[in-house]
Amino acid sequence: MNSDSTNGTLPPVARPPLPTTSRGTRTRAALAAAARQVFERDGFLDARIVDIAAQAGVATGSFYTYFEGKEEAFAAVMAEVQEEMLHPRLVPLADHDDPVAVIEAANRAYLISYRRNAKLMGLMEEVAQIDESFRRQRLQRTRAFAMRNAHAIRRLQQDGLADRSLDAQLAALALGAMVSRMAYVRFVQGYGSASTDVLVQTVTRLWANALGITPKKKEIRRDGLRAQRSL
Amino acid sequence: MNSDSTNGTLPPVARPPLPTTSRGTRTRAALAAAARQVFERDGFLDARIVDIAAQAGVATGSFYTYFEGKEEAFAAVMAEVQEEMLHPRLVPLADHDDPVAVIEAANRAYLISYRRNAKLMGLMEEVAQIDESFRRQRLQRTRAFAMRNAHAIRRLQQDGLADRSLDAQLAALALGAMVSRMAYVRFVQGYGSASTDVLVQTVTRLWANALGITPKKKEIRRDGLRAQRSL
Amino acid sequence: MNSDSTNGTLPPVARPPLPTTSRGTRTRAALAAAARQVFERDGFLDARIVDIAAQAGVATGSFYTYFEGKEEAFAAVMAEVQEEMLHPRLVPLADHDDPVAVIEAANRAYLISYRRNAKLMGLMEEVAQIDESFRRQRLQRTRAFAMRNAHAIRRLQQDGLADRSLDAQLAALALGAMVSRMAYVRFVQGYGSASTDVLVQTVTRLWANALGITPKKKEIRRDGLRAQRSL
Amino acid sequence: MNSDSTNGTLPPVARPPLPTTSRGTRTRAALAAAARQVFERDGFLDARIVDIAAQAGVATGSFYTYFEGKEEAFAAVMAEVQEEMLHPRLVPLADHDDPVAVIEAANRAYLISYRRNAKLMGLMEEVAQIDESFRRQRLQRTRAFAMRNAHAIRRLQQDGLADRSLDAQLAALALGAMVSRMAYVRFVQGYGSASTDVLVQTVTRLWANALGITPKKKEIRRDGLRAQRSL
DNA sequence: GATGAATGAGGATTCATTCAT
DNA sequence: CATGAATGAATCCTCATTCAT
Repeated sequence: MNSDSTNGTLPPVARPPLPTTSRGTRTRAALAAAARQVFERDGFLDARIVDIAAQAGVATGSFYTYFEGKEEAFAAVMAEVQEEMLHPRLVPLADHDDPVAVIEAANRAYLISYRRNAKLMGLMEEVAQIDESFRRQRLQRTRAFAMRNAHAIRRLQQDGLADRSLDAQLAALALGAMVSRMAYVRFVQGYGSASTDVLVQTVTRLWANALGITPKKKEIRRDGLRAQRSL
Repeated sequence: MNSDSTNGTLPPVARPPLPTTSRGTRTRAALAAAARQVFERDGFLDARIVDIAAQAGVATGSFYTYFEGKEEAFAAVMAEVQEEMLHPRLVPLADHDDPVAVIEAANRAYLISYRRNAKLMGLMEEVAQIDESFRRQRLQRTRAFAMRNAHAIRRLQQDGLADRSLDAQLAALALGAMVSRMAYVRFVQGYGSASTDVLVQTVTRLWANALGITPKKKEIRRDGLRAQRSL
Repeated sequence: MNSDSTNGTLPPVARPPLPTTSRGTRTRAALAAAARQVFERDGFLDARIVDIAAQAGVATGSFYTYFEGKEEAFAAVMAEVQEEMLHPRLVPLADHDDPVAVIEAANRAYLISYRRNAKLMGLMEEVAQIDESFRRQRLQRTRAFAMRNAHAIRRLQQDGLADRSLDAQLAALALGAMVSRMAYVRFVQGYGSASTDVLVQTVTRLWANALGITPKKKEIRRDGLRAQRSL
Repeated sequence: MNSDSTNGTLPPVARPPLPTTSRGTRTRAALAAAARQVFERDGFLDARIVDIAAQAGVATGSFYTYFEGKEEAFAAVMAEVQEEMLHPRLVPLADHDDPVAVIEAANRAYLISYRRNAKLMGLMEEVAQIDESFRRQRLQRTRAFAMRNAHAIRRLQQDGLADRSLDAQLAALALGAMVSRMAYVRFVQGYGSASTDVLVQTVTRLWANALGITPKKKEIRRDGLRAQRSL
């Protein structure tokens, strides 16, 4: 339902074949974990292979037994994160008949995941600026999200529930951008102090309003959001 | 009316004092122009001082007569861009009585400026990922924009023209993020093929809808949203 | 018994950990030896890391595997020298009962060591002028020497063998300065043509006279001045 | 009577002809004064021509109107100092019949001058390590001093007033070294806290003792020095 | 598989000195 | 004489990647 920072297919991970022995598996896992720590601590550019290896308690050379290079290690780390973001721990079961509830559930899941992996989501932005392949990857993800959401929007429009004058594709893109950017500003940049709940409610309301969603059900939800001096 | 990529005060530019002689002024200008070209061509990280100097037709050392280093040169270039974005060539004169028209004018001005300086706006993102001081600067800009828009939104709410259940600050932040991120995705990443016009119309409609702006009441309001020197 | 150019603790040497493998040990040794040669040939300021590496037959970068920088390499070289000066090859066994003989033995040992390492002793002076940490180090050495000699002088005074009107600390400092500076002038600056023997005899006589040492009393004293592992 | 840090002929100063106009004279003086300040503040290596010029309130280029380069400016500054050290303000009139009094007067004059110009005397050491020509110059000064003192010592020996077994040249060199090095250690390195008086008395007594001077006059001066825990 | 030493390309920066105005 | 901008050589250091043990 939202945007551009974690979905899509990651590029070929782990060109060096996955380890066969159990020792190998352990070492690779140690390296991946170490990489995550070092990346989170130092950022992508400043992360050094030596440090990752040291952190993993193995020799520098061993790093290359499992990864082609820094990019690939990063890809591996991001693959984990993505896994997590694609399978939210709490699948919020929304009432499928209430579009707003669906939107809210999606936004909540997204923002919670984002917050949990904020460091790495920020890193993804950093890396995308630097590395062509990650840039492409992010673009694909953006596209995938946009298309999925565009589809949903189009359906709402056909059902007469959403503003028909909107370009579904663009609207999907824009609203996705809104949510993902808010997540970035709040959780990566640390801007403001709004709680995740308030964030979810605000973006959901904006999203619903923006699409001009007119609730099927007559009960008007006008109270989810309380005015706050948030952020 | 939108977001986070060009306002705010730039960091101390040109620590080496501005040149006094006309020759100096000329050289500095040549270096600044050269820097802009090289940055746009190579990006920030890959830009080399030698190249900038060569492009300006001066010796390497001369670069340091006018700039402390790459960062400062970049800041100088961005200051120019900012100047340009603060003074849009076409000041869209909007009907002050029509909030939507005002929003549209601001969005149009912003997107047009953004498109014109797309390369550098993208660079700003790159640099912000790398350089702490630029990051801070971007954050300040975000805040400034958000506050200005929040003010306008609050006024609309008071006048009963906008959804009162929205947190004005957060809404301002989110909508600004939406527009600036769209500009980034479209003009920097080159995503999609939407024309600027369609872009403007879409984000404006989304923005207006999101706030629940009810354009009706005939009573003339002169202040709901003021045309901003928006960038 | 003399002065200020080689004792005291050298600053933290070899921050990069000492190599574990034998290849590493070999390389480090080669670099240290090369550093010594280059320093002796070019002086500290003009010594270039590339030259040291080349001389050692390794790549430039390898230098940094073992040393933080030029200063540290120099410290390592000086540590060797110091080692050598602390363990004179010919331990001059002096008659402990004859204070003058003890002084002479110490002076001889010192001057011989100094002569053997003249180049580096001179370098130490050069570096002390340039590098704060080496300056501090030299000062500590001066202090250590002065205190040791002051102690010996005080004992002679108590035994009625030396001029009691002298401030032992100052006298120790001055006489040490005399010897070390003579060594510098003769062996580093190459002033004059006096043989080491003549030098030893002269400074010893001056030293003894200066303290007003009266060599007579037959009573055996075992401790007036102990032969020092003098440097 | 002492040593190696300020006498001798300085190398050709001010190759660019001395200024003729009064404006020129003023500028040159300003530059010389500025040079002294900057040298004292930053040391020789770290002193920058730009700074000297700025301090003098003139353009960089003007520096070269009066000096060939940094070395020459330094030489000019040192020439002033030398002037001062050669013509002590208080010429201590010593009883020429009392050798010890003569020695003491000379030492006092030297140490007082040294203390007053400590910064620059230290600089002279720094520069001598760096610049061949200053090194030669210092050597000449050492030689001149040594010869003068050797002459005096020889005379005392002939008069049966000093230890005849001493090599006059070497003794002169050594004692001079002792005094000048003490001055360096105390006033440049700031070692210890001995007053100039105590210093004078100690080195004088050491000097006299070292030469085995036997007072003509029967009155024994045994009290000039009081035992102190000095330095 | 693991080790860790060796490699070496590449760019920023300083500042004494010159010379056109 | 004064000005001050222009010059450009010259060295340090990092760190991803390889490969002999």
